[in-house]
Amino acid sequence: MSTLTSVGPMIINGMQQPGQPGVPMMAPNQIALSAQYLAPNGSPFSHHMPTNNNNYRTPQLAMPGSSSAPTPTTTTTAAINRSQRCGVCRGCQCKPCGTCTYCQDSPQFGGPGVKKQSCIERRCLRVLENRLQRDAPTFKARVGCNNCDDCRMADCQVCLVCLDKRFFDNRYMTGALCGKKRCNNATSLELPSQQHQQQQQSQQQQQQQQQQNSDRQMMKRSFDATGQNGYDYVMAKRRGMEIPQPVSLPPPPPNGVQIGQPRVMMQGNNGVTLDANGYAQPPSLIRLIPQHQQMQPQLGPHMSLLVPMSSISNSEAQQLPPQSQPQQPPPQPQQQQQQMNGDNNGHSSSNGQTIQINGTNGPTVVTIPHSMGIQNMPQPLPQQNGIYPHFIQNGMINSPYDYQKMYAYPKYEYYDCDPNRSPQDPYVPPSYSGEAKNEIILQPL
DNA sequence: AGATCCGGTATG
DNA sequence: CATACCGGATCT
Repeated sequence: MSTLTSVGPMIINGMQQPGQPGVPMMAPNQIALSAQYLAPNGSPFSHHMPTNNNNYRTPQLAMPGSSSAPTPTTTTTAAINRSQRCGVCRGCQCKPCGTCTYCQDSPQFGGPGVKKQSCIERRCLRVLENRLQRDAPTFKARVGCNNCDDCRMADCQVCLVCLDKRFFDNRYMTGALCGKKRCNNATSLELPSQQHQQQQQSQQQQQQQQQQNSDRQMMKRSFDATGQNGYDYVMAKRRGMEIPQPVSLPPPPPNGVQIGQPRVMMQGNNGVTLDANGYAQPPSLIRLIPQHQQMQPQLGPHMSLLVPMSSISNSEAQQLPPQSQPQQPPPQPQQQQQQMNGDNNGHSSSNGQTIQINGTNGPTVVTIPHSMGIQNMPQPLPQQNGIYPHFIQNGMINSPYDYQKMYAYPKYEYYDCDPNRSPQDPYVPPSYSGEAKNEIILQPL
């Protein structure tokens, strides 16, 4: 168990290297690693903030439970505790700064590779959360008197307590005093045990799941019955608003879209896109790759590209063939190249992609089969509204970083039912606090 | 095999 | 206690 007076054991400062007395090992601007999460704007590193317009591949994207998460081969404590990078927070999306101690140490920048730590810009918030979950129950939390100079000081914004407060709504260290404050009248604070916390979390997750399932069923029922956007219906009901009147809409898309099938999407009347099962998709995730940007086909089997309905003109839509059979089996890898070269079970077009649209005035049904040649993701694809194009693979929305072996969040877990989500929002798992949602930017002090 | 880097531990 | 070091997991 690591000490909890700092975020972790990885601190950088001016400590000298053993055996090299008098030789400063650190640049003067190097900071406590934990400070990266909370530094003010305008730092010399801020220009590295996630442009995402780089070719740096985010390594170690697999999460426990994801299909690509390998099983540890040993049962060491380190192996059990080791967290995986989420791949979606802005730390993960940063490229290495090249200037911090760890970058300088890294072979990537010609270093010896002895420190073996990630760039201070690239710290993952999921890792932080894991650390909080693991370490908070043993943290020697204190409650300040709120009356002394120490207590009146601003929080350090660096310690674990402050990080918890900032990014996780004080979830793991509720009531704890900033770890840097030395209040003499502080009293110890009993944090919930890990077991208790896990129980609470489990309960919360269960409740959330039940709520989501209920909402989805309601959305689905609403849509099936009235044709109106079930998402609107649920949100309005939840907020005690007047239920919108049913509007005349084309029939809902077919049910039974299976994993690996082309996805069927619908545009709702509030801009929220529903799939055939009534699940909401934020419109910002949907993006068309212009034909001129499409290069070599790279989509693997069972992969589809999300495109914006708004980018498809009526004339384009009318030229497209009618809706395909949603039960069409996914292409085998060896069939894929042929399909990418133009044929798609008779639904070929001159550019080899097939898009089906059901109606152009109301909700639009669009199917993007695997054969649509994304044709090599441009290097990288340009952002649109701050969002990178994502892919669907095996029922998951996938990061654009690695579209062959992609890191993926379950689609519904992270993209459902967030009416306040702006297209500019980064992809932030919902466990992160709303306040921090737009601030998950790692900046040095 | 090499790169990345988490988390435990040694060290001053 | 702060921090440097490094085993080893997990990627390409």
